[in-house]
Amino acid sequence: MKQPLKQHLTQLLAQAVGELCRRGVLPQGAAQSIHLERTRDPKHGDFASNVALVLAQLSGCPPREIAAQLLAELPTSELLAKIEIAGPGFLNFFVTGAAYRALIDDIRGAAEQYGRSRIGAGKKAMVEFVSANPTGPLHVGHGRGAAYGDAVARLLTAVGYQTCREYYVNDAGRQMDILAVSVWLRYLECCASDVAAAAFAFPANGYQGDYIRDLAAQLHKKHGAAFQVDATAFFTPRAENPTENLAAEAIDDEARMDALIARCKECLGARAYRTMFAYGCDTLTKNIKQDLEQFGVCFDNWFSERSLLDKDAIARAIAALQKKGHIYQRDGVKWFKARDFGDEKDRAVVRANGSHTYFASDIAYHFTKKERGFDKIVNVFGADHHGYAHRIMSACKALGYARDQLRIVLVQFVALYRGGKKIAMSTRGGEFTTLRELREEVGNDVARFFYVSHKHEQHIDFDLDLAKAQSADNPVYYIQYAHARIYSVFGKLAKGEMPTLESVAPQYEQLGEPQELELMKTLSRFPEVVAQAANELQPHLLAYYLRALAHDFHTYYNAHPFLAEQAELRRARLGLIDAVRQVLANGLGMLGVDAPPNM
RNA sequence: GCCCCGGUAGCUCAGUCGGAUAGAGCAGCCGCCUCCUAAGCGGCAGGUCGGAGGUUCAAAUCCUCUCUGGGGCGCCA
Repeated sequence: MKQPLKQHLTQLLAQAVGELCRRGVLPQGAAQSIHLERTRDPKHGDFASNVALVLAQLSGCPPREIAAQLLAELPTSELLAKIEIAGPGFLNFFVTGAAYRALIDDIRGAAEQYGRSRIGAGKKAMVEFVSANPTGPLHVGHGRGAAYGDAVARLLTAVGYQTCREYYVNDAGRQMDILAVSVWLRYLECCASDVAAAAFAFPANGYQGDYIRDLAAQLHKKHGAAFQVDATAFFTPRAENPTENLAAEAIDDEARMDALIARCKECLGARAYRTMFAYGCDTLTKNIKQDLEQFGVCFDNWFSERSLLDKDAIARAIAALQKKGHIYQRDGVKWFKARDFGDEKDRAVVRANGSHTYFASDIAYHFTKKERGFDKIVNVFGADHHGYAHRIMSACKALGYARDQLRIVLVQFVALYRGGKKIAMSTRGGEFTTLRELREEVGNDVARFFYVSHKHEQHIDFDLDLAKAQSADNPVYYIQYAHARIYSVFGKLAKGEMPTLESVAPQYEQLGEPQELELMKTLSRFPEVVAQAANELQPHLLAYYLRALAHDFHTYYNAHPFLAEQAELRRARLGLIDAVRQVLANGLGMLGVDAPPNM
């Protein structure tokens, strides 16, 4: 039985429906209504289909009558003990114990391949995630995106896709200029030019975090006074341009920041500014990379926004849109006809002064994604980017993406609580909890499992005190414990006088206890869960599944001894729990969580 | 003002393109280690699925309205 149970039964049902269609009992297209699902109540068998109820409406026949005709047409299968018509017209399928028992050796034979499939075989997928601006350390919100995106990538790999993890580095644009200026101002403080500090308060909309001071200190240590300027002259407004009054409180904060950036470039010269800019950007990018690697998240590609210019991608992307007639000019500005693709308004791509907008970079970026030949593209965005999702989607439609080629997933916020109080999160304000701190407090596995066990569209509240206090009760330990317990049993076996499992092939006929059947049933669901989680980009389904599997195992553990006196029974039980061990390991692996042999 | 996501047990959350009696963990109560790891197991209790209409054989699930919490709306990034 190499084919998953559910798939097999669905095919049988499809044959029966097809036959009734041919005979004209059912309308054409009835096959679309075939659904088979796992039952909740064992009285209803293992699988149930409501197909007769749905077809009753289409054909005008009473549902139980349709069910009876389908039953008559269903091909026999040695995997089925019986099929019943129940309630208003459900078809209930009862799977034989033998079918489940055969699964054990299938799993043990397939080993780490069990649960994987070839749904995406021969296709390339890209998951773009995190993509935080390199303007500071990653915080707990980014951690969620990282854990989620990585799990999605692992799931897509599991169902056969050749998967690429990509991080889009926003290393161009105003935010990075603000970073550069922030570093530079702190650097001036390091130069002990007390005048600078005295003459000028650090701007409120600059990056406030202590890490900026660290960066500045390193920069000073490395380059000495290379970037020093006469602070008094720098901050003194020049008569010919009063808006340059950098210290004035009268002008708007953002305007002041722009002036500050301009003056900084001017005073340092393009080359020195570039060096300093790159220093901040590169260092922070490196830190982010390191953080993610320590979290177990490794990207295949770090895609630089600036590289779009080198590749001439922006010009090419705009030209491509222009050629298709999706660009028009008004007031000297080039607009993309986003409204033609479902957005609420048209969007500017090139300003009157010739500079391109941020959106133009994004179009170009998605132009390259298409160019690179990905069949399935997943963008994982923070919920705060939801306004952008429409725009990107409309641009991709215009660029000729196939329907459903791009999936944009919005991951909701993580609200952090400590001592019952919400912790504010602001990178510029410098007040936030970093991913690193979280990892150090609760550990990678707890953090990853917590993140990934929530639906992405659910806001989550993370109480740090609670997480620490309850870390021993964390569900991830419950699952890992089941895995470790199995190792422990085999360890015991190796030390004892009983023959090891490998010496004789197990026969599973004796496995008939309720806990054993339940466990086998749960094991059989694994490939379905993986496929669904991958298709729907919902790793939390797998997290819940693993919890259920661990529970079935612990129940079994408490009910029956595995190292039974009777050799035949012992081998069978050990075979079963070996299959459980395999599935736990495979599943945890797909979530990026360790499966330790002992705890 | 418009758009997105939530509101399910005291708390944190699941709930299969509508399906049979709405589930789990934590917290609470009662039991279980001469036996493979008690980070475990069994049991009890806990619900007008935010509210009101509607669609139908069937609604936590779909539609409309409404209350409520979070987020977003630029030639910023």
